[in-house]
Amino acid sequence: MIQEIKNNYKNLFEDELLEEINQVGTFKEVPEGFELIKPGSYIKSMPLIISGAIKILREDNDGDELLLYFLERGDTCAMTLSCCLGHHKSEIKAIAETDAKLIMVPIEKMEEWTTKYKSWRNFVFDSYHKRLIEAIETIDSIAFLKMDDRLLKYLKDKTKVNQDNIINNTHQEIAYDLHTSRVVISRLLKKLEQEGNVKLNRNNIEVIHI
Amino acid sequence: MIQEIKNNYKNLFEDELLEEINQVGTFKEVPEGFELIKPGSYIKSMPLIISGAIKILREDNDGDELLLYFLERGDTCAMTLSCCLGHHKSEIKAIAETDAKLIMVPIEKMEEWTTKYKSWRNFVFDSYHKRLIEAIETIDSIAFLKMDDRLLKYLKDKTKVNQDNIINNTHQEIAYDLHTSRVVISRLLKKLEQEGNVKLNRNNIEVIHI
DNA sequence: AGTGTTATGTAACAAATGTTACTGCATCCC
DNA sequence: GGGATGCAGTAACATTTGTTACATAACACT
Repeated sequence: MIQEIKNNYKNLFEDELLEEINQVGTFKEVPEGFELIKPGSYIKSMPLIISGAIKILREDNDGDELLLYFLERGDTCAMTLSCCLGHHKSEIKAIAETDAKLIMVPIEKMEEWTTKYKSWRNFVFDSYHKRLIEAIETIDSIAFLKMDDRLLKYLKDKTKVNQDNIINNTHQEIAYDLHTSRVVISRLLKKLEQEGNVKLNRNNIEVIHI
Repeated sequence: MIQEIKNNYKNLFEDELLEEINQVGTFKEVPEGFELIKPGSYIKSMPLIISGAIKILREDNDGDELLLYFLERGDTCAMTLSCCLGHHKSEIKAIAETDAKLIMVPIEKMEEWTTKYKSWRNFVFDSYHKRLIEAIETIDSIAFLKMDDRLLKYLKDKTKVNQDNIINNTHQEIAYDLHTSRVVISRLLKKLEQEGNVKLNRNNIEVIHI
């Protein structure tokens, strides 16, 4: 495992911390679609992402969903962090967007490292900063953009985290992420196709201008 | 100043830290409507709120606004924190919602205290956590609620931070905060009045069921 | 090939929100 | 008093988004 950690985190963490992570962390490989965190559950370990992407969703009381943001290599889940440190319940849902490799670190180590390693503190602060910015960008999208631009932004974000400008999702799946209806997505996708932004096929969408 | 600090932060910070804050911090009193942070500006000190309330807004490129959340006594601005620690530009705008008293702490001390005081670290982590939760609650409102419920929630939040169920704002001001138009707010307020939730007067709105 | 299932396309309509325009009413200032 | 100004009420209409219903196309399985 140590090599995986070093490849991805050696410029972030000092050797001693890398060694500790190697000793207490457990390597985990999850397939696309795997549910990593359920809303309302307590969390016993936090993930460091080695490869792949995780999507973080918000769910309301009626079970309606909304995509908050994606996590990628070198990221960690700020909500998990704050849940661990503050001993709160999870407020979000996490699903593997692609096959992913993670290192799970037990929460007991978190506070200890916060005191012990400056690089860990900075990593944690930086994660919070990034997630706050991303949450605010999500607010920007919902508040200031119309659905067609939100959709285009969503498609572009997807091509980025999947490193593939073919998106293998149904219109219904996209509708869930954007919290709207399938018909609306079909309608707008057709418009985007006519404008030359995407090419539509069954079960997949090709994004033209990335 | 030391007394003001102690009154508001003594259960959070150890005496030694309180003493440091007293030495390096500057006391600041601002009137309602005062602009504390402009978007795009660099920040040289962070505020600890002693009394009053601050509203945090997001502004898009066209100058359109949206209320993110309020800060109250014992709070600090997480965006300021992360701007200071990460040396980024401000992503938000901060306006005094009421007359407010603050202690401004120079940013150089922030990192130092992060290493030195456990209580400061916890305060910073906790601030991030709260703000992330509030940003996500704002997302909930925009994504899952219709404008009438958003408006009612807004009015209730306002009565809470102002500790007064009379709201002294014009419909236009409310429209800016919720990023909609004055006519929409007037229409919905009238509906809320008919439903018995508010009582409308000139320049002020009385919230009935808090 | 035949059948059932799923994904997509589309029309027609409903509801929510945004826009424009105009009115009346306080308040302020002279 | 009389005019200017800012705020609120409301109608009429446009646009965006949501909903229902149905048709067609692709695919999966036998």
